[in-house]
Amino acid sequence: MELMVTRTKRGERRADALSRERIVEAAIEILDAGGESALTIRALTARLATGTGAIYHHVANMNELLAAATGDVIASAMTDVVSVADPREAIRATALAVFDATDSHPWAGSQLSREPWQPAFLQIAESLGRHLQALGVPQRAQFDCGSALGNYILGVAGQNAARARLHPHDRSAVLEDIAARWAQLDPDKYPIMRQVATQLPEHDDRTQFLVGIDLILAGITTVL
Amino acid sequence: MELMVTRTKRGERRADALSRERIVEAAIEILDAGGESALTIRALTARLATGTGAIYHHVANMNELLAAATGDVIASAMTDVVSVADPREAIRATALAVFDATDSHPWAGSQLSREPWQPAFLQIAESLGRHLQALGVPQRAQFDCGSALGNYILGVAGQNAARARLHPHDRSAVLEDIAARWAQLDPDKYPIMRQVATQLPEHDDRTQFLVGIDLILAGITTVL
DNA sequence: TCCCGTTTTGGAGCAGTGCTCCAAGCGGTG
DNA sequence: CACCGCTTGGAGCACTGCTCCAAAACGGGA
Repeated sequence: MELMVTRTKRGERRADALSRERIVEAAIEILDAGGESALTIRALTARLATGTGAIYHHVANMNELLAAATGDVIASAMTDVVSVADPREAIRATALAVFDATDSHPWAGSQLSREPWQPAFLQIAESLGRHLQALGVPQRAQFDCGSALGNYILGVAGQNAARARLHPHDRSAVLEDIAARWAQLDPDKYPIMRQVATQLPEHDDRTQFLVGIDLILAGITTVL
Repeated sequence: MELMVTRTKRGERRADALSRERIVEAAIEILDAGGESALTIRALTARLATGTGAIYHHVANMNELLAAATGDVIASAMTDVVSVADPREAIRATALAVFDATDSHPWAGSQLSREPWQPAFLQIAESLGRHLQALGVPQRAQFDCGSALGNYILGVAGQNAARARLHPHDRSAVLEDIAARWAQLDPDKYPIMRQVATQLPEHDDRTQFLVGIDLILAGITTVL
């Protein structure tokens, strides 16, 4: 409270004054450009033209910074979900928002599945729970259903991150890559995976993700 | 081939001769005792009373070592799944095997969701696919259904790892911890999470996980 | 038996990481 | 003007994965 007052009173120290927001912003840019491994304190100090001490004065540690960056990305991805009225459609919209966010910011998917108790996941879970309730899921089952949806979404978010780690920029190359490996598996031990390998290159992750959501939703309707 | 012959010919170099298996074995012990962060090259050299060079002569790098350790743990967890006849029950058994493995070896859950194209996950996916086929899921839908189950399982595996990272040893403390945080959330923004917080401490992860599997299976039967 | 090429070993050292600590600078207040 | 607290930048520490190399251990051929 008082902090805000004094801060407003005294003008900017400088045009490029350091602040938590500016640091998080820079972190997101670095992460988007070079992936998780690119975000180092040194890279931050270089981009912001400052020292490590200045950064640690605004941010507790690396983990908090990653959590804040993820929170920002998820929050902005979830803004237009609230306008969806139909509960079933709202759940799909929530899931897709997370998918798209972790698809274009894979590092966020990684952080999301790594530390799910942080604000970013809270928002997702709250949205899922709210719409499950609207869907008419009984009180007792809401937790279980929300957990199923949430874990599935987190799982896919982690996969998006994993794929980006394997091939940072080429989205389709990784599928061909994995397909090639699976095609050479022992036919006796892995007949199914060899068959799946043929479908891998031409399948679309996003629609398959949505099929999974619909599968769970279909299961939920059976317990209504 | 020839390698095996010569290897069999010459006896053990020493009683405590270094080998890839012995290294992986030691790695698993370190990981189980101290979690992911405890496995360092230095810790390995100390436990095996050797140097870094010797280890890197048998193992390419840290990641490969982690993958091998995860492969071992998952493989041994999946051994008794094959005996289950009923496809629906076999899928539940596969899922539970992974859950239990990543519950007692959280680091394996982390690695599993981080690099899912490795042997460990292949085994899981193959088992799921095989039993989905036996269940009568049509060819076209097998991939989608397997993906849904797999992603859900990987998601929960990641959660098990996250929980262990938060509270390495006390399984129930983490739930009370999170519940306490969620109980203090803004009632206007997070009404559902506050209500879930009351159910959190007394819920059982394992059975909830299985409810999720059953939910997906119920959804799958609707598309049969 | 000895010798010599191959495999295996252990550790010094490098480049990089997150983070702490401190001396200096700045700006507002008395 | 002098002071004091917030802010800044960087030197330095403890740690990481990993490379490189000299030496030891080994075992087949002479």
